[in-house]
Amino acid sequence: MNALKELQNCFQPVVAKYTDQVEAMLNLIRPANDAKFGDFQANFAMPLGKSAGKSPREVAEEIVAATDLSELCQNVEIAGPGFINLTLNDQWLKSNLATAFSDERLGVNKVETARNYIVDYSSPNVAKPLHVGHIRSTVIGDALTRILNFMGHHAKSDNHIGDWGTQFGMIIYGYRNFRDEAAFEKEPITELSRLYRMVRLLIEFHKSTTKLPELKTQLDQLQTELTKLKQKQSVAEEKSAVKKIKKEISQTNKRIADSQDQIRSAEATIAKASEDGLVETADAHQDIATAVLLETAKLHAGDADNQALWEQFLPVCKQDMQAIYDRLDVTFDMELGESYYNDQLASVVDDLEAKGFARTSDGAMCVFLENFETPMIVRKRDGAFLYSTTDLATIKYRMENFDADACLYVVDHRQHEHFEKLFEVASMWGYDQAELKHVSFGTVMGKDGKPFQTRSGTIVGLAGLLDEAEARALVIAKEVNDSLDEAQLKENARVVGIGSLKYADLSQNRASDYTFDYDKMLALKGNTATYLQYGYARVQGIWRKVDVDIEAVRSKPAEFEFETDIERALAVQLLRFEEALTDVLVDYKPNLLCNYLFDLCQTYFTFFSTPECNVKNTESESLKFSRLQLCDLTARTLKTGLGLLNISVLDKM
RNA sequence: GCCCCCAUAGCUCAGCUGGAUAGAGCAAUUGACUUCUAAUCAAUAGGUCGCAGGUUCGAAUCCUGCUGGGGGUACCA
Repeated sequence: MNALKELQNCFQPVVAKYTDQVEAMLNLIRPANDAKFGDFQANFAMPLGKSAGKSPREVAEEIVAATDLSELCQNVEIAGPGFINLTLNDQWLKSNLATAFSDERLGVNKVETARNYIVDYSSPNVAKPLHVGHIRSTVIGDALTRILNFMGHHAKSDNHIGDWGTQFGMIIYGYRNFRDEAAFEKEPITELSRLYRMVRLLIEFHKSTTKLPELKTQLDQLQTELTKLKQKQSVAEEKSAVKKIKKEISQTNKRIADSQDQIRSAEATIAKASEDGLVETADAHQDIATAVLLETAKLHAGDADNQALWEQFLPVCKQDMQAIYDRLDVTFDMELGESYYNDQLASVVDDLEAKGFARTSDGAMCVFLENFETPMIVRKRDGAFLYSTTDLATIKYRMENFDADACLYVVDHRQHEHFEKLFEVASMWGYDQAELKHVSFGTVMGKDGKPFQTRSGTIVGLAGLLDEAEARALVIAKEVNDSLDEAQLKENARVVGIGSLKYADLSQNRASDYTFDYDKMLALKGNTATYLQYGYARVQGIWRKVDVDIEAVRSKPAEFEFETDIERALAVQLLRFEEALTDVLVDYKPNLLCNYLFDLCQTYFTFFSTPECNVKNTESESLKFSRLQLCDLTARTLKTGLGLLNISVLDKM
């Protein structure tokens, strides 16, 4: 059910008489931005008036007169400069509500033309610990896949994991040199991640010790430069010169701050190494960075020993990741990591070269693109392949094996340029039929306004975050509820905690950068998953109190009555579910579904807390029945909507 | 240097394919639990939509310039 679509259909033939840009005009029918204007407003009379050389009000009147809206609308008004305000017919609302009520899909139609989608999300590097940034990709990709499938598309999720990179060189090196056999036997995950962190720290330590003097000299130079600039500023007279110097000073100040940051971070690394008692180890492993690269290269070249270790370690590392996915209840249709494409990379490069797209430059195999300064490198000077090579192989694989109409890459927006290049090369290469889309999302920032990942020091681990979410929810669950036993409280806390975490990511426009705030992410009031879950639970409370069998109500033919405006408002909102889902897929923005559900729930709570609408106290049997149906349809819409976001509901909270 | 993104209430953010008086949540203030669950509701207060121009009947939204912040920029992913 989609009232908007039906309105568009009604207006279509009439509007077509005025313009050939019918589509654009019909898009000017929108939900009314104020309830006093009705349910929808059509804004096309103003532009049409202009092109027809008539007054917009005149055009509006002509169009309204020529359009048969009698079934759909009970009130059509022309207001202001030529807005057409539309109020849906109550009978029409009631009959569509009845259809939605008796439908498992709540009246949501499937799309007319289904497409094959591959949704590429999460994509962590195994062995590196997951961090908060990974939740964002995971949760958005998961929701989009669910929504696509619900709307009738064929979407498959693929976790393109980084299982072939330098981190394995690190682990292999660590395993060979520093392993604690007993610890590995007992808890391989913990030991491998210790080895990873240790090798990484050692490499960083060496880098820091060599770079630190350079950095300090650089800082000195910058400070001298700053002093000079300040002197220049004090004697400068001409306006433009003063402005220029001012700008230079601000840039120098920025560079100084950058430089100081780097020094601090280098010093922190050195301090951490000595704290961990690793300074002597570092001395004994001077060439660890090159050694790690060597181990990686050997692995890629098919060295039997390293291959065997990789095969031994990979499942262990994946298990660590899997634990997080299990808690988030996220699954993938495919998990084809980088290693899966390893043996196809050489042929990708050969093919690009043979077709004349790629050529050698500076020793590396490159594809030069018209709109980009730098080429896309598909093979390094040392012969190794890159991320881009794997991505190209992946596109080829997906097109050939899944007949994909669209691939969505749910990845951090800092990789924007990489994807622009990738898509262009893919199109050049012959894969130009499918929509390749970078569903980018903003960086996770720390409270200091700097990107979260680059911050040295404490990175909030994902497991810890999930624990904290559940712990906070448990505290509140215990305060609020005394009728549930310990096990139920814990289960509630789990559902509420994980839900709030997911919703925090989903409810925000994905394009915006994201300031990580523990309290905000784990908030349990306001526009949160908890609010929606609570709305659902309160409907269930009604069923327990009114002593009416839910199945009996559901099996009777639905009949609705609108005794108050608020019931009608709730009805209109309920019938907008399909619109919301359609909107999500226009630009793959799950926050639009969150907005919808929040609005719906708010409308429901208003209904719920209006004494005249109290279901239990409703005397008229038919009105009570109607209200019970409204409650049930609200609950089912919330449950379905949250389900599409992969957030569960609870009967009691 | 070049390219991309962002700037909206004290805070965190919606709204951006141009539409009527710019919205939520948090925080603040007030009121509502003998009531279908107060993880809620009702209300008050809070704004030069970074600045300056332009296009338009109409601009937070589109264009130009400026300021401020972030990101990317040849062999990391």
